[in-house]
Amino acid sequence: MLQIFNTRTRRMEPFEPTDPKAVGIYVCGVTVYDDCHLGHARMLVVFDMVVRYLRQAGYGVRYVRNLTDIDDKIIRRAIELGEPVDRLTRRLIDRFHEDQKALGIAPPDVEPCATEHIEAMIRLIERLWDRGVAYSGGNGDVYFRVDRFPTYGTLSGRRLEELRAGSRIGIDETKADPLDFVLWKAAKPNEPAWPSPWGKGRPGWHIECSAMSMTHLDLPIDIHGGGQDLEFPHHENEVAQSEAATGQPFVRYWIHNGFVQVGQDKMAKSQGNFMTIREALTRYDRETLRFWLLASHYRSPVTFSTENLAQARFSLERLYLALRGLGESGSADPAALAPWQSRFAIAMDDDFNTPDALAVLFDLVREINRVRTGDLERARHLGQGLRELARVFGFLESDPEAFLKGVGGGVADDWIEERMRERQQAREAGQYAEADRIRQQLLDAGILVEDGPGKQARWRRRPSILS
RNA sequence: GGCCAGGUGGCAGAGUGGUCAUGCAGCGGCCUGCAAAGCCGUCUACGCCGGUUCGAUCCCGACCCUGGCCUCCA
Repeated sequence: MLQIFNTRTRRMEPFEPTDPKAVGIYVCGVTVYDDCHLGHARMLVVFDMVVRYLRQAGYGVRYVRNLTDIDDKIIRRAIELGEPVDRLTRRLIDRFHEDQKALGIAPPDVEPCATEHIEAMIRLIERLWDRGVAYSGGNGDVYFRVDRFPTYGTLSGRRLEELRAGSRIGIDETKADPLDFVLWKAAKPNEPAWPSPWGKGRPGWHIECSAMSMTHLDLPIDIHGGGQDLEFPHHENEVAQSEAATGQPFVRYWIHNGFVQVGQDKMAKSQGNFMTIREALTRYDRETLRFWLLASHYRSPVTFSTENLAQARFSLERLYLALRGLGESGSADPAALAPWQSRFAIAMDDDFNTPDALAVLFDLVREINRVRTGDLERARHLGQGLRELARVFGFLESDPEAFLKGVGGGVADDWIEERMRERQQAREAGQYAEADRIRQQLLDAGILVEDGPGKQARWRRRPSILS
């Protein structure tokens, strides 16, 4: 039985979707004003894992993840670049899709854009207006009246008085309450704008997710997710708007992933300590990145450092080394795999405990290595089982030999093969000093030589990512 | 200042009221022409102070420290 830590209750709860054959999951995607960085990658990988696991566990899943393609930062960026907003966003969405693919993220079932749901947002705001929870500020903006929603603050565990006590919210003359938030922004000159009952303008940030999630999923939505930084105010406001407008519960399980940190700090655009996904992919293969991100529990912080990425790579190599030589053919023998399958499921059912599930994979590796000399068939079956279990994480999808040899980087394969032949000849002639010299020569070039049983010798690249 | 999360061995990172996490690194052994890989064994832990308990890293309380949110943010 899957247990999920629900942010709203801050407790573990058994996952009981409204309809197991149609689990709705909505995740707040990215705002396309620049290339995505590793913080976004974590959100993508974590929810990719969640969706894969739900599906593997037998649920039918409808995965919706939005794109925010209109907001202040986008407009600012467009002005900076002297590029029309729609061209900028289209370009960045394309790049985002490239990143997604490069990371091996399965695309969501629906990927709604804010600008294609303006009508739904306006209708939602109208309902709020009719219920007296929306009002017009003097400047043409429309606000949500926070004190008309009694349970405001429940999701993030805050109370209005506490929030008001904080002095960081600027006083805005046009708002009835400093905590009221924008539903509709009046257009300024030269900004993208849509007609509405309150004049030309554009939606506030929070309303778009309410409108898009309700358009594509039934209420209450089973799972709504996003980064921890969206907990407040974004998700809090989504709840307020949605429930005030519909009178129904909005979301049953809230899931928030932790941050990517650099040293002690959160990786963030504004901090300037970020690395884009595409830059990371020039330095690390995608499975290493995924391993790194999934080696910590999704709610814990994960630190970006060359050491941690190197560890991820080495750990992954151990998995691939076990798979090497087992071949691709054959399917897993369910009976043989059962003990590990079972432990794996227990770990994943415990709020997607990926580190614990990974430990099961490594225990399985030990078993494969133990039996492979005596019972190759069993090793094959277990190897196939290892691949199947790892599918939830999106790794072990490469050919082991190809993964271990690595791509490019340093010396060319032809040169290596030539050295290997020379060394082989030396070995066969009993010239071990020469063979060792060549081995060292290769090692200096970052190539590790491994003599197998008989004459077979193999090589692989030691990743230089420690440096 | 308010609210939330967390402090585990050399590093990363799970977990549990009283035998093992797991990976990398280290050490010993087996294997190997030598290595590598692998297998077997093994060392380094649970921020601090009290309390509950036969027994606490795990429960309770205080304290110290770190991070996050409270403004755009995955």
